[in-house]
Amino acid sequence: MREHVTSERRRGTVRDLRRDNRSVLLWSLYFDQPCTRQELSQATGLSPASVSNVVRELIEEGVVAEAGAVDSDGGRPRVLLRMNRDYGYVIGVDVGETRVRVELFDLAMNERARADYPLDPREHGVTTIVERILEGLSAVLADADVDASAVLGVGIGVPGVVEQGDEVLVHGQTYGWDAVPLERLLRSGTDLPLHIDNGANTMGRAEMWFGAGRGAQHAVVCLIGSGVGASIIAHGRTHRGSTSSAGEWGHTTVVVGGRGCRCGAAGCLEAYVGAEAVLDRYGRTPGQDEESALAALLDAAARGVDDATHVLDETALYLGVGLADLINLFNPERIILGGWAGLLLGERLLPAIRDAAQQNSLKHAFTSTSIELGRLGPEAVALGAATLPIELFLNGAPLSVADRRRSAG
Amino acid sequence: MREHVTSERRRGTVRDLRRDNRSVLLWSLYFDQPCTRQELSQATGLSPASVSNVVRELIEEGVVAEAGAVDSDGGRPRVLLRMNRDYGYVIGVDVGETRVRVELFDLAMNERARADYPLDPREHGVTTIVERILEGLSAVLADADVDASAVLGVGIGVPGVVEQGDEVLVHGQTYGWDAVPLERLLRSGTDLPLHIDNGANTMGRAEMWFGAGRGAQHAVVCLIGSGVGASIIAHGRTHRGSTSSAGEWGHTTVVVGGRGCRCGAAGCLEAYVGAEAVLDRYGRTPGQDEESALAALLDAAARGVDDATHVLDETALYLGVGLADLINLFNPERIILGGWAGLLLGERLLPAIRDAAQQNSLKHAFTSTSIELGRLGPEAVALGAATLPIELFLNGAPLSVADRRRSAG
DNA sequence: GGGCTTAATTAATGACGTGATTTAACCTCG
DNA sequence: CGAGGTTAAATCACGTCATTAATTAAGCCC
Repeated sequence: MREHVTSERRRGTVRDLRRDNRSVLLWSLYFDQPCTRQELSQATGLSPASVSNVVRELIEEGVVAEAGAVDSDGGRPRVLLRMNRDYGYVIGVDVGETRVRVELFDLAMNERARADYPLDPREHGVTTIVERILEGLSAVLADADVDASAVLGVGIGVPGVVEQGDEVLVHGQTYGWDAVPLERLLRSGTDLPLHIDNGANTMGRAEMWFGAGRGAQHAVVCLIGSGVGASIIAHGRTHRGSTSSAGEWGHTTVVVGGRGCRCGAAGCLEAYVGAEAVLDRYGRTPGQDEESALAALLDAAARGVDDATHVLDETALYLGVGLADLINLFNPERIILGGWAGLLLGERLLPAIRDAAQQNSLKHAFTSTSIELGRLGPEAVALGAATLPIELFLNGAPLSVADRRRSAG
Repeated sequence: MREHVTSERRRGTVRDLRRDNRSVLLWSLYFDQPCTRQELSQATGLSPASVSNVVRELIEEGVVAEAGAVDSDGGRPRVLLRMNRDYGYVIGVDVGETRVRVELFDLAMNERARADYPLDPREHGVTTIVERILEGLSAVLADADVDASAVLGVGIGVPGVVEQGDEVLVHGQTYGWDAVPLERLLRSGTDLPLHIDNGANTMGRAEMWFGAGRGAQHAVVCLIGSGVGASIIAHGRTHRGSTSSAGEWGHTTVVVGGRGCRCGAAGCLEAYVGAEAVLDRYGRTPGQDEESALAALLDAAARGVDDATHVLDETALYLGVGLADLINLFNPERIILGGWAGLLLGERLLPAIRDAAQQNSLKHAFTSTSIELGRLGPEAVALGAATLPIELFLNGAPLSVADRRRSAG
């Protein structure tokens, strides 16, 4: 049943129509730069006249700029259009388990400045994190010599469930955060528009916008690190569910009554294919540097060590089963395997994983799914977070307070 | 990334705007009859003037009718509006494993005629089914004395994956159908608009529109019969995935290397909680009347027979695990348990199932999910199928060929 | 440099939603 | 029973928008 509520609905006036048209035009241009008015007309279905009008407006605003022309063979040459990279900036924040990273991008997602703050593993207190983020915001703005009023927004990827609502709450299992009002806490130190989301989701966004997910409408981005998560994209949009906690693929059960998981349940996928679990099954004690330990395991298997091979074979099986579940339930056109451990494992095990997925999924759905590795690496959490304000901007969100100040001045 | 393609997009003209507004108004009215213009104005966010205009149009077309007025205490009384039930009719078809049922409804979903055709289990040939359906269409039209030109469309629920596309193809594992062009075959015998979908999905639609799912935006309708399926509803719309085969919950793996499933894989949920599997685990040979066999099992457990209790306890566990997976992945606000076996089992096991689901899902997501029994019974497949043309109608789809003929005459 | 070709803009038109205004419908109270 | 009051709904005037058709711009070619 279609939502026939007014809440999320943009009212049906002729002005909203314009905003929508402007928006589809911007989206089209953003992902297909540079391009001509004609191409935009074709891509959006708008008449050339309307494209002209909207583009003129956008140029006047400084959002779009002309950029040369294509050669013609006997006619007025088409003028190329592109986004004005410096119309505004966005900031992406990656709150990870070992560091806080703040990056400033222009509209074309070129990195303009970066600030890193390593975190003492024992020091995941909310205040510390908030301080680091605020510090990072000032730092990147100063570094790139960008005024705060030119920032469209700040996207923040955090580990844990992010409950969107009147007040954004973060439930971070890893940090022991319980209903932390992160937005409100940050609000004391900045006026910038804030967008907070799960790090797995922002990572997924990055792959969808710029990585292995480009062009897909239905996809699942699987993230395997120490733990396991996923970002589900349906109809091109992140599926968040009713309380924004969808995508907890890692705690899907693959063996009823199986290995214990840190979530308290048994037989979770994470208890088999998360890096911590893989190493545990290999007999390694936790707490070390998981990244090199996993590399060592892969190395051992490459050298033919039986134990290692066995663990990896099993890992491929469980992972394949987990992917098969996604295929059966969602019928995505693409599955992207990412996260530092996912990339490491996938590089070696992808064929075996694909096999296992095929064995455990229905033919029709499997055939129409491709399983690929992510292209961006785990660095992309901040990049993906920064796409949050970009999305709002392309959708024609009203300018931020800071922006209004600027356009008034 | 948002779809910025023109294909699915309704062009951005001012006329499309009107169609959209008309559509939200119709949806609002359809699910809240009777109601006044003022209420519609509030519900849709449209100005009273626009509501007046659109409603006048709808009344002129005969889609909507005035129906009395509410009492007033000193002012012009508000006029009540309702859909004109007899503006048009829809037909729902349930192609089941044991029968073909064809039902004709008016716009308010009152049944006006019905035709049943039992199927010889050995006779699931495509031609037979097509014949029965076509026969049924004529029969219900004759019975209800309705002219074909007044039929908005026919929805057909079939068991198996339905691949939407230029040519609708049905892959029916149960029937041994492989890429059957059902629509084309039916086309030889009727001009009515046809909408073919998986029976689980149509059943799910029925629950969402008129049953336990009313009002929910994110839900999963689980169907347990001999086999197991599900219909996933995200943002109020059935999630079909990239090739329309989403929702195959039954072949999700709950035990790697577990019981063999008829799909060829091992450890599928269906191999534990489908009626056939439950009976098998209870030591009953297949092929009998599963419905009474399952009832007998429940009866035995009620009398305290250990074997029976044990099988049911296990069933609740596996089912709960299966539901927990859905909760973790989708974070739905509601899960609805249906299908003949689901209802039978659920009636007795719901508390145990809820328990198991809680044990195996993350707290945040579980807390915001309610697990309920379906309200409509397995009879609702045809009803749900009939909502397919209703949806198109409410969305303002152009009139069918037959309708155009009518409105021209 | 005239004629041709194609791109982009402008003008004319029609449709729409909205707020303001008017008409309609009903009540209450004298 | 009719005037005044009250609320609903229809109508009007206006501004906005996208579209088509016509016009202008900007380059090619011989």
